[in-house]
Amino acid sequence: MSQARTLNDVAKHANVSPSTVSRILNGTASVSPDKRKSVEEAISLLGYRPNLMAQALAKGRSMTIGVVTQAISSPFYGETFVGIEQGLASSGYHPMFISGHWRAEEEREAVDILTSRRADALIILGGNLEDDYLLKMAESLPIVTVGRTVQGLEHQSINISQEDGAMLGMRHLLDLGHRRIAHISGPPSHRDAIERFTGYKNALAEYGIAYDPELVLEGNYQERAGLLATEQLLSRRTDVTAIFAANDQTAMGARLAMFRRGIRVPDDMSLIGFDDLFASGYTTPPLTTVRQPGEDMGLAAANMVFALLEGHRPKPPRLSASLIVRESTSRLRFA
Amino acid sequence: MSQARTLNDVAKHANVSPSTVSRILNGTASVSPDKRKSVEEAISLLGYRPNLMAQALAKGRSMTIGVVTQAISSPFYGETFVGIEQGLASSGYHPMFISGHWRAEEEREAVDILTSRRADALIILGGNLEDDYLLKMAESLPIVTVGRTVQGLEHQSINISQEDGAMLGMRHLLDLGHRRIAHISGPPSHRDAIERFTGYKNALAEYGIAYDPELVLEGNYQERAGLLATEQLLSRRTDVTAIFAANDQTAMGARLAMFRRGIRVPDDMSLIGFDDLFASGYTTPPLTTVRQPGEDMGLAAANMVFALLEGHRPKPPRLSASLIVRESTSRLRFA
DNA sequence: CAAAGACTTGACAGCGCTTTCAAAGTTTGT
DNA sequence: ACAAACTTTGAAAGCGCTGTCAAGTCTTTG
Repeated sequence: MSQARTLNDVAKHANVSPSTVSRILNGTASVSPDKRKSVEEAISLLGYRPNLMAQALAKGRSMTIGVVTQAISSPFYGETFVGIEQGLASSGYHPMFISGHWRAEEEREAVDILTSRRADALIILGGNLEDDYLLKMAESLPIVTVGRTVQGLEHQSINISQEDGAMLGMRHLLDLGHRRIAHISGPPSHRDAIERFTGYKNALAEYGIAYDPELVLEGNYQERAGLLATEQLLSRRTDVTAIFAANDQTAMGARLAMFRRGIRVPDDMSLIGFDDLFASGYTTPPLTTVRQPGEDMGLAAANMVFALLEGHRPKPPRLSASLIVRESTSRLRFA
Repeated sequence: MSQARTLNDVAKHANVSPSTVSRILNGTASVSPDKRKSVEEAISLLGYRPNLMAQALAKGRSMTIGVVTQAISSPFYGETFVGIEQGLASSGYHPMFISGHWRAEEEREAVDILTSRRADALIILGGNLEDDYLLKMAESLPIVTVGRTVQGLEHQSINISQEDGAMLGMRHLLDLGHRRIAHISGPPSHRDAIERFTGYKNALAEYGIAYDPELVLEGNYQERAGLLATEQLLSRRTDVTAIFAANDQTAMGARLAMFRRGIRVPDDMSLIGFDDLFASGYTTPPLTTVRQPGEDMGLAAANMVFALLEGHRPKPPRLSASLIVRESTSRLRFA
């Protein structure tokens, strides 16, 4: 293991003081052309790369943005990661992802790790961290939350209205003539899931349809739960003509349950999801869904972090859900 | 922004020297119970968290494992991320992911970033980095490659035979009676893709079937390319009875193309993928595929990193692809 | 009971880099 | 030609922590 070269090595090689090398590296002050040249030569000769740890210590900035996520492999957050990555690109800052698995305790641990590593700012993706905790945290560190709005931190939160999104999807179904619409919810502990559920109920009310608790089944945002819930639903009710799934993954599970029973989509039953995962455009049939602009949200989060870092007050962009009509929904046919 | 407390603050509060605090933190030496107690009190009172940057500088270990990946949102690598995360869990080490997007230049940049941050080891997931480069890198840093084997670094590479995997899938199709089997390849620049293609040809040869170049279309591991390639294929040949897609995403695209043309899967045509993404178990119909144990590979990579870090010579586990038969393939029916 | 260990503890010198501060060298103005 | 005003440069302190070294205490042992 060859030792990494240090700034001092470079200084010696170039016959200048360490300060000068540092100045050239950071452009902190002007330096005579000849010294600059010899320093640059020494740098490439030695293959010198500044030690970011040392820089972090000296400058008090680690150049890393901590990202508390829920699951590193989540298809939905994946898009947000891309946005964050892009937003941070060539800024010198780099993201560090730690997963919290939707457990407040693990998320707190993730925050601890990130603060130990002296992340310059935090981006919190969803999760179950208490508002108070985040609020306190925000006093000592720039924090941006994505997918949730923290009371008192509104201008550092980027979020879309899940309720509005759900209503968009429901109105689509309703306008298509569906009346017996089932809902497979997300985990009851997720505020998004609750909001989507609320949107479901609101839309029903808007169209003057009585809410029937038997039509809502609990899921957990995973495919398997969507499958199970749908099986249960189908064995209990035969009058349902459409399902509004809490997210695309749930919809995929529901789709499989229908496939198993020979129920055609959308001929026999309409299906709509939420999120618009990339894969949803390639299901059979392609899934109608409510799109959440995950990548844009990530990008916006990165930009807000920069604003915060520079002491500005960021202005969260107005992002919103949109309906993506594909082929899993169709007008109700009076059989 | 309240200043973070330092080890010195703790020392003063507890009326001991910084060394003592350090010793307690690291368990480096025994300390009298009363001092330990007062230090611990001071720590929790002040909410002290060690500064990992400072520790890194002093110890010369950053406790971070650099992971050069290709796309942070890739469904296949996602599973590997989970494995890495798990493998590293509670070891004090944390992964830092940087994406290279399959471009050698970007990957080299990723490596630079990671070495600047003094990552203690690197895990390279796939990619197009030259073997020489990796070999040179490996002289100064523990490196584990996943999804590719580097000449001279075999014991630090974890990989499965893509060729064998492809043959597994092909034999399945062949045993089902299929003879006109098309292949939609991955990007010709990926060695995995090439190996899978080779497996395709080998299997054909094994069954004494002439290789027909017209049956192989170029894809790029993305859904869209699978869709396009399949459309092209179907408009050109009507005798194909099965498609072996280079990966599940390609298979999804192919599936959609068939759906568009009213081709039933598997009744009219069999379809098989590669990777076994989580979502593949929920497609319509569920996809038969060749499973790559992504998570296990990630886990193994983490363990190999530990071995390397401790100066041991790691023994790469023997992992291999396996056939997952679901419902997208069926015996050829003589129409 | 003195000498030798065995523990516990604090001072201090780094780790590699940044950032005053002040000295030395240059340029400008009159 | 000389003071005033810059510009370029190096010395040195310090970021927060670790680890060596030596001093100080306390036990143990012949």
